[in-house]
Amino acid sequence: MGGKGNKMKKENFKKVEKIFKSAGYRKTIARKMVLNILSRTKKHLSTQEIYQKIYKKYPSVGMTTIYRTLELFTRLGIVSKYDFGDGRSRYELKEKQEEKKHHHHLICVQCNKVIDYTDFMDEEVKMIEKLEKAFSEKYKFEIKNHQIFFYGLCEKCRKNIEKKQKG
Amino acid sequence: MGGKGNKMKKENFKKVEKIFKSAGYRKTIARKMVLNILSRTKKHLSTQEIYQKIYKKYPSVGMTTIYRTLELFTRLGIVSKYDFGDGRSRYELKEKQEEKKHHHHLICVQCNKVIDYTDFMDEEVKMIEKLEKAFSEKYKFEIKNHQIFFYGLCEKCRKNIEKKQKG
DNA sequence: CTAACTGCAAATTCTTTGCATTAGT
DNA sequence: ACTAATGCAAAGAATTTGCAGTTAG
Repeated sequence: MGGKGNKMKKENFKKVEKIFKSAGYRKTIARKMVLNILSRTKKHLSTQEIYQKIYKKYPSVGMTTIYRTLELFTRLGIVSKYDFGDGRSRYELKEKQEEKKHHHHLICVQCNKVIDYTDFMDEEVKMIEKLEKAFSEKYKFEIKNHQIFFYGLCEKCRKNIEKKQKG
Repeated sequence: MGGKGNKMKKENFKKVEKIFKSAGYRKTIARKMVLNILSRTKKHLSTQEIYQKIYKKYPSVGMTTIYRTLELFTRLGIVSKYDFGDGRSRYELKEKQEEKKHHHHLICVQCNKVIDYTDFMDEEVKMIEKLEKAFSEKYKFEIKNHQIFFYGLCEKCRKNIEKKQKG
């Protein structure tokens, strides 16, 4: 309850409430919980992970509801859906994604660990902006968002492999 | 049979044969077909798509074999496995990926169309190289490969949406 | 009240696995 | 011949759907 200093902004909670009210969506426990959980983490959570966190407090909430809630939130633009290639979707509050602005990941091809990289260099930002402009002109493509994935070996896995090769 | 000018290089076919021989893998119809199909396309093919193409010539080759072949090729570093978030894996010859060097995609969030972008700017290459170096130092992460995904709306979908909003 | 929401179980879709049979080398 | 490779059917895992019961507004 203490807050890690990265909860969702109040104004954004209000925005969500507004969307809900105007479209006739109801504020339910499951939806509030999903919102809260996503708002308290920096990670990209899978449906399972969200389910398990909710289960601790409200064991009656089912997997299906989580799926449906996340689908709704994605459709309403409240969360972003990701696929890191490990067979399950992951979700993050769009607000956080936008705060980061640049959304980059280091993905270990061995253990699937994802390092979320949020620092960025000025140069890089400018570069990306330039690219986006060039793309939208060349391909008539309206860019909303981007992600950069770096695939490789994390320290642990690299060392493991080195060990094996020597042994 | 005329060739679209982008078949796999002969030297690389030989490389594959070498890998096969030295490790005791057998050269089978399914494997040859998968290699050929991937070598003749610029696209990232799904297991289904590859299966269907093979089916025309060799209807006896089953889905399972395609999966196993692609798994083997991925393990041997002959193909790269992708996940664009549409629920199925896609594959591309690593050779092609490396030729492109920078592997970028424009993905339409509406219709899932993927535009594969191969041109690139010098500046961008330098930027990415710089980033990779910074990452590997900061996160002790050995980077093998990267992808940039731009998410947005393709021309068609953008126009559709505009139409709907007016109507 | 009453329509939105939910849980459950069944259905779908992609992918993997066990096992008897087939086929490269 | 020897064993890798395959096809089939069944198993698994993530996600979706149909439907009757529940609940927020």
